Amino acid sequence: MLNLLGEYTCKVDAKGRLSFPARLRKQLDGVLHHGLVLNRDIFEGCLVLYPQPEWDKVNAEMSRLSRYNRKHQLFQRKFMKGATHVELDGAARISIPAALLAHAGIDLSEGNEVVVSGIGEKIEIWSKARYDAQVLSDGDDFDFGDLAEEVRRDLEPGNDDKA
Amino acid sequence: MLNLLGEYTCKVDAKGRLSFPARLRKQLDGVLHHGLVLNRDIFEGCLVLYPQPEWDKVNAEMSRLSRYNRKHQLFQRKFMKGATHVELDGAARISIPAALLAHAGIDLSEGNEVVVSGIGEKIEIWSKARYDAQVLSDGDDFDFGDLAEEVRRDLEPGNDDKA
DNA sequence: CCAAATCCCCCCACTTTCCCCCACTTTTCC
DNA sequence: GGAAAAGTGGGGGAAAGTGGGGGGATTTGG
Repeated sequence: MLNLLGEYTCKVDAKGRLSFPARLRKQLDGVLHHGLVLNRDIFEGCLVLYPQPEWDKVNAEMSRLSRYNRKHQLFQRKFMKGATHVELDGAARISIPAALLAHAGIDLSEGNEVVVSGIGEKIEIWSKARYDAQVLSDGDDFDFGDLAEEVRRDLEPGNDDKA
Repeated sequence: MLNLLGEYTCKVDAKGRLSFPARLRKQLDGVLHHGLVLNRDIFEGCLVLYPQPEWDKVNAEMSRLSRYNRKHQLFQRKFMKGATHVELDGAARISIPAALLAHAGIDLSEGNEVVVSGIGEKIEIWSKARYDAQVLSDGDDFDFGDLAEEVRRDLEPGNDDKA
């Protein structure tokens, strides 16, 4: 079971290349040669990086959608849009397509600081500004206890449908 | 079952390294070689250190969360943010990433006194200033008796949800 | 169809950070 | 009181991060 950990700040250079933190690379030792898949996050303005085997699972779930259900097709189209296979170059960097950079609010003309964060079986990529604002600082109306309580209810025995 | 005990004050050196109290190390004898996981505390401005096996349990629960549920993703992100695998160096120290030091209010330029406290199956790390202010001294409106009473109700038989 | 320009990828070199090792001080236990 | 272990601090070297340049392939326009 993949258990990616760690929060790293790095820079995206003027060509849209992101050097992949060495610690994360080591955690991906066995699967990295299969490459990675970079995609937009569904809910937030950040990017998600799946090891290829993990993406295969996502893909398998997608294939359960109905070809004849409009909403299913719409969802699939929205979800897959922009998903890109990426690999590390000789200096252990991935290059991020301009459209995905835009989605994450990463502007190449500026400081371009980026947070790369291992979350279990995937990796999230945030612009530093957004990460600080949305992830690190809890908004006034945010209560982790409440959130935990809601999630716990979903996970109660007999309620373990993963969708 | 792990049952860590003890409160120790130590220093963080100028490089962000915390030497791990020998007493605690002995209590972790069997599991230490698996490493540790260091994370921000959810509720307080301190850090939490889990033995790797303990973290694995947390991770197993996380893997039951749904990729397509916004609250699940939010919960996972808020909880995992900054979690990092750490190991002891040759001198039995862990090095704490700068971002986590900041969260705990530990400033490397000063005295850097830190409280390391074993709490059952995890270890908390506080800056000494905060520990004195928040843990040792009960605020004016704080009544430990009331708190105990509330917690007791949660622990009553048939009420054994851990969240 | 050929030529020219642009984009992309790969390689190279420099800078910086981090990790490991070593040496010294302090404390604890015998 | 002495020895051994724990705690503290610093320095050097290897590896990771960063940035720029060149060459090949593809595409576009003449």
